[in-house]
Amino acid sequence: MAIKTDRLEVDQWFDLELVLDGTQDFRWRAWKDGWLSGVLSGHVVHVRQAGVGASLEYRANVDLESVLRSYFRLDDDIAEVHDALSDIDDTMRKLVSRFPYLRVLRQPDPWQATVSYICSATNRIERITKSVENIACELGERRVLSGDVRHTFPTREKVLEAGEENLGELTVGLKSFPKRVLATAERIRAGSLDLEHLAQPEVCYAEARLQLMASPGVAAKVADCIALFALDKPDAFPVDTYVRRELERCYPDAPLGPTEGEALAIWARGTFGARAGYASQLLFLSGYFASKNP
DNA sequence: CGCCAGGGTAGAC
DNA sequence: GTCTACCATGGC
Repeated sequence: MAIKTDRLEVDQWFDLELVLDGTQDFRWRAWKDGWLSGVLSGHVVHVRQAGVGASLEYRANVDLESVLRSYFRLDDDIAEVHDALSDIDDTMRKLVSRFPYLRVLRQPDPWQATVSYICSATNRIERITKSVENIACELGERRVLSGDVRHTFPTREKVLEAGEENLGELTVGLKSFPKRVLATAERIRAGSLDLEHLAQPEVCYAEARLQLMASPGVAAKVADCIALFALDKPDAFPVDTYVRRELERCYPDAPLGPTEGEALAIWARGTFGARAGYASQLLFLSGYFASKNP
């Protein structure tokens, strides 16, 4: 099969390493010769970048240019995002100048994102990655690119067929993950949850969040991650342990309770507005790197 | 041994 | 609505 290789022009504020180190999508890993391997829209894709601001090289068995442009939001006016964030307050201004290369991914498969984030509860990134990859290897379809064997993420029908016991062998962490994933898959099958509909631009963040949170295993944090990274709701504001720590440090006014109430979501929207998702990612990176290199 | 990991749920007030 | 105990498990 012919391999399509191409180069995408990016703006000066694009850093592939940083974007994928933020690990919003758990399916990327290192390949050879500086290539990173991922699975996108049912295809294996290899990407690499010579340096910050350099064009993005990719190869795949099909043309993935439009998929990649959307995924990395290459067509966004990132300078405008930087300006808007910097205008919010001093904390945001500093974070933008520290992490100007950050992007919030636009993942094409909300179902994969939903399963991934359900399995993220009280778990480490390596284990979440392991769970997602196990599910793909066992239940997805095999795909090969240049000797790199990967698997697509399985449809919800495949996951439902697998059943609780099989899923229990594939996931790492809480024993309730399989139950939660299956219950959510069943809600989608029954039509109570329609991820494709929630991804439409006319569905607002608040509505998407409400619908998502009706699923077991999907509370505020998971719902916000799905909404932000896979349903194109840029005003979602995920609060994980790192973001919480940074909020306590930089925003004493933030209403942080033992559990994230509605008050926090309202506060975030008021403070960060349409850029809340970007703000959350900046705070996450700050806290995440602080814990990695103390 | 205690603490922590990109939280969520059930049950109590 | 808000707070608590509990859930699994390996690494430090």
